[in-house]
Amino acid sequence: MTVASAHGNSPNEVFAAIENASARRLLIVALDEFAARGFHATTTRDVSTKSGLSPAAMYVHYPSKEAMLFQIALVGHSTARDRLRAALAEIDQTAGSAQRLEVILREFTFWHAEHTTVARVCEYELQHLNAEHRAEIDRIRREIEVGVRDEVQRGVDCGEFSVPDVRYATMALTSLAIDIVRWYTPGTGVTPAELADNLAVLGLKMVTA
Amino acid sequence: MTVASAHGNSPNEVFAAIENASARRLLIVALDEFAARGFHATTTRDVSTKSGLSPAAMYVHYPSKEAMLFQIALVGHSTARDRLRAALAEIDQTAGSAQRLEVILREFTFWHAEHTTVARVCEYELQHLNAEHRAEIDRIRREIEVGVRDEVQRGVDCGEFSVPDVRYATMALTSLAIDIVRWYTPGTGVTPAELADNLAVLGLKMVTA
DNA sequence: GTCTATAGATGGATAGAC
DNA sequence: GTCTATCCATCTATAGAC
Repeated sequence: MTVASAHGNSPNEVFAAIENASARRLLIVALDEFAARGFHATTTRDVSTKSGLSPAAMYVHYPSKEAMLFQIALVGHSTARDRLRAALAEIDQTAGSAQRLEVILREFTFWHAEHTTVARVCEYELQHLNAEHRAEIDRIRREIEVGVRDEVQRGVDCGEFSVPDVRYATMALTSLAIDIVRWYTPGTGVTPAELADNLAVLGLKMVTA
Repeated sequence: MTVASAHGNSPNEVFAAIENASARRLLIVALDEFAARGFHATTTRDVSTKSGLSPAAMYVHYPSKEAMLFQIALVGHSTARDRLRAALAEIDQTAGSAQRLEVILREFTFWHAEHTTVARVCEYELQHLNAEHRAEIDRIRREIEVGVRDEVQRGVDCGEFSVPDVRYATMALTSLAIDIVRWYTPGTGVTPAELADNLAVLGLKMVTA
């Protein structure tokens, strides 16, 4: 199963678990606005009216604007983490470090391109969460980061990889995927699969002994 | 001359050309707030009072909040571009592609770490500029990107480098430096020089044949 | 060039009817 | 669960004195 065929099409898929139609529509509109304009520049009025509802309707489904951001961040991060885990679980257990890291890089890059708006909010808008919500998201982020770092370390230990410093190398590898959300616009020629192919090759070469 | 010794210390140095003390102080406070909270979450009242002035005083020096952002972005981008050019001009003209690209990577990475707040605003807050200002900044950004891409292309042409695609490789190289501003906090152990060393090595390895 | 005072607009959130 | 109406805080920017 290739990465490209494993996933459906963006936010509707990511937020499919939200059963109430209005709640889901509100969240998807909020997501688009947060990604395009930023959390603070987005008004609750805008989110509500673009969802076909009155300004007050939002508060039936979410207690505040920040709560919507948290919901987006929580689903986004959880989904990304789960997919990384699933991808690793699917590989032949005798696979070498290079093969395992390539799967991680490909999956992580593809996610950031395919789900650009979710990923953009997850990478850039976390500062607007309150302290508790921020801490909860940070826990998931650490899980992801540790997962990547462990693979790099394993590769270094067995001699497949060679880097000046495992921590900086891990940072560099994740940067390749994360920075996509700063410039990438879907539907303008570049496909997520193309990006994943290119960046996985480059990232792997960066750490290979 | 090493990169580290070539530069003084952050925003005061970058905005040294602004002679009026209040105007300079306002801009530096605005920079810190924009970098920490984002453009929209920053209030003009906050910028003024943290500069030791009344809310109205700002408008004597800048016509609007957006004008401050533009000033920061213009000085930031111009300075970064000029330093890249100066660094390249300083190298031995017989230097190979690897050596030239290493200087670019080192300089670009060091800039993003040493001047994190300026760089963060330059990378993340441009969406809040008006159309004309945005276009002016984008022109400078293209100059920088083309400069990096040309070096990668030259290295590929002469056989020193080998990449699946020059455009994606250029993106990846710049991402290494740019993504620093998302997580880097000065004074917490990691030095800009250390970062520049590590990322220049990793970036070079990524494209070397 | 700096101040106090305030205009004028907007936005997050709530009240209460249906 | 959705609406209309509105409160109240906040924010950008301006007016006018010193």
